Amino acid sequence: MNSFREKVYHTVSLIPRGKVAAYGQIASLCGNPLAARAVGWAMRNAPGFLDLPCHRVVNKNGSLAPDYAFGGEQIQREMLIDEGILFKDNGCIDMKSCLWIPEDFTVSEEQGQGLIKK
DNA sequence: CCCCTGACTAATA
DNA sequence: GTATTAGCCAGGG
Repeated sequence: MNSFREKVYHTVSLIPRGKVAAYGQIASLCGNPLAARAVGWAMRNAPGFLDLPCHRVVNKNGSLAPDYAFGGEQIQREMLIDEGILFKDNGCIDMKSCLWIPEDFTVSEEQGQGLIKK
């Protein structure tokens, strides 16, 4: 089954530790840049055995998913901090430094940071 | 086939 | 900064 959600799961599984991706970004990588909601749907219906780092998938504005997603934004925030994600004082993610860049992510890994861009 | 829901996003006020 | 509207896609009834 090569449905949209298969791609979503695969893409999400590629998110490196210390980085975060937006729903719309995942959708774009799957070929449907306007399917951000479908991505959220896929996450909600994601089988547990896939072990997807869905806590690394956040809203584009830097906010975290609703409470019912991970049992509380507080939980998700701690998980992300534990993985090296930087947060602002207001509790929002520092997208500027932690946003995953698929096209440069391999290079970024070599550099150790994700601020390198072409 | 039609209608509804949803872990989204962008634009607007 | 927040609230609201509208558009988008994939399932389920």
